[in-house]
Amino acid sequence: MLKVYNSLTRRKEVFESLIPGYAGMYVCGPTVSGESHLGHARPYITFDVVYRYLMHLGYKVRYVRNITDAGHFEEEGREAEDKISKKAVIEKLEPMELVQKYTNLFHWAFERFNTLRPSIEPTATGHIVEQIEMIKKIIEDGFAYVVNGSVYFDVKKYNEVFAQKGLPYGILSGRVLEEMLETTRELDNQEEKRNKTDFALWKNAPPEHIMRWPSPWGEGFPGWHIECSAMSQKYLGDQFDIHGGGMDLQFPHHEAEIAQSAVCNGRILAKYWMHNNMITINGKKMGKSYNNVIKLSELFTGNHPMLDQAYHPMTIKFFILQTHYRSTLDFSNDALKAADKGLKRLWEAYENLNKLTNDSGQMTDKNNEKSTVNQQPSTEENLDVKIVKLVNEFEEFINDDFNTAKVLANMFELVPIINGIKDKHIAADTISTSTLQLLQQQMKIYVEDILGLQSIQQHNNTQLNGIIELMINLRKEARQKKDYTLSDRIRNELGALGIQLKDEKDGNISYTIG
RNA sequence: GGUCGGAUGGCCGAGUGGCUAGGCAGAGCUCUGCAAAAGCUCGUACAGCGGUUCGAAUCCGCUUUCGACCUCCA
Repeated sequence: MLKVYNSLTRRKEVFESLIPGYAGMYVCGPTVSGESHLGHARPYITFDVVYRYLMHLGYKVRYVRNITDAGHFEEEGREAEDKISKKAVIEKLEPMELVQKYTNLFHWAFERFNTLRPSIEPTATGHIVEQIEMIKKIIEDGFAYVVNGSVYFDVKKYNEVFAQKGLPYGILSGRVLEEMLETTRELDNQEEKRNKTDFALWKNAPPEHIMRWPSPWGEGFPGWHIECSAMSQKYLGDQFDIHGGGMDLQFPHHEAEIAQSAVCNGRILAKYWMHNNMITINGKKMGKSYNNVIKLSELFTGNHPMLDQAYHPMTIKFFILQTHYRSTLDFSNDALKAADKGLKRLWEAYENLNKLTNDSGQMTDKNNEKSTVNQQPSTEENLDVKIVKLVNEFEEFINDDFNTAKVLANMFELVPIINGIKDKHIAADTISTSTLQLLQQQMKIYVEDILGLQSIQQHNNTQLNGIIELMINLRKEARQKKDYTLSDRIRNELGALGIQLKDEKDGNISYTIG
């Protein structure tokens, strides 16, 4: 039974989809006015696991994640310019050219993370009509007003009406409107608003704005929150199951979405609200405003002053999955290096486990092997029971609000067992065939299908692999002749190239690249 | 200032009223021609001060401290 922490109720709740068998999920996607950084990796990896797990549970899932390609106006106005058009001028690019570039980079990065593409990836600019229609409806119902070609949402009026319907403004973030109205903080460019809590649905475009669309209120562009209301409504309906995004979006973005959609649909747009926590760096949130971001491409190449080395996308993904999504996660080189080593060890054990499948004769053939030789005295009477317990807990843990950290911890507890069987520290007949099958089957499901992990190595170069095999054979021959000078030279020089040879117990030699 | 959330061993991080989280690093050992890898063993941590309790890192209060949101932000 899947339980998710619902930000709306601040409790873990049993997940029950609105329509049995189907699940709708909307996740706030990237603003493609710049390159994605490490902080962005968190929500898309987190919700990728949610998506994968819902599918694993048999739901037919529609996963919608928008691309924000229209510049969101800085409502409070100090830098009152459309972000995207501003950057385009600097870089002398067409706005849509810029948008395309960063969209491509986004897709490139998240393919390397092995995240699945959403079912629909709608763009804000592709849904101007829907947004205008929604704004019209909100005006008609009396919850928005027009000033100088701009449209503002009347938060105070909304709250008066909808608080009685159980949807007060602040329902998600726990804010009390009266308190917010009392705040004496003064900001510029607010004179058009009736109250400082009001937010823009549509902004009149000054002449220098490149991105602009005609509307009933003049030429302009949509406000920051309306696209998500419009697009989620279009593709997921008046109400859907999960709305996800970073914690920093809870207020005001999600709060505004709720209000807009409530006016149009009469109810809260999503049943479960899931928010991932932030990635921090030196204890501070990684974010644009702090000027402390590390871009994903910089992480992949190691090309950043704060990085000791390059980190593989899978390492970063593993790093993220080792922490519960609602906890902050602090970036450091040491932490990423630890993740890198841990992942490699886990993956090697996983491959060892899969090999146990291939020559399963070894496992079933209990009688002809003297399994007493090398083994440790088995303090673990029922290794079988232990394995079954660890494996069965995968489901228990992922069901507990997607606790990938605990799933991985259990996998690490299985690693010594798997390696022990492979190296024959543990007799093969200590565990039953059915347990081995369960282990193999569930590991595959969780490692690959649900967590979406992949090998960190590229095995695709057959020429290189052929050459290495050749060197391995030469080394084997040298060792047989006890020509250790030559055998060590082969191993050392390959090692210097990043190809590590390991002499296995059975006389074979395995290797890892990188 | 308001609202909310943290403070866990050298580092990263789970977590629960009593039972070893896990990873990385470190120490010792086994295996090995030597390495590496692997396996075994080990560090007994929960910010501080009170309180509740037979028992609290886990519940309550206070203190210290860090952070998030209130402005674009994943």
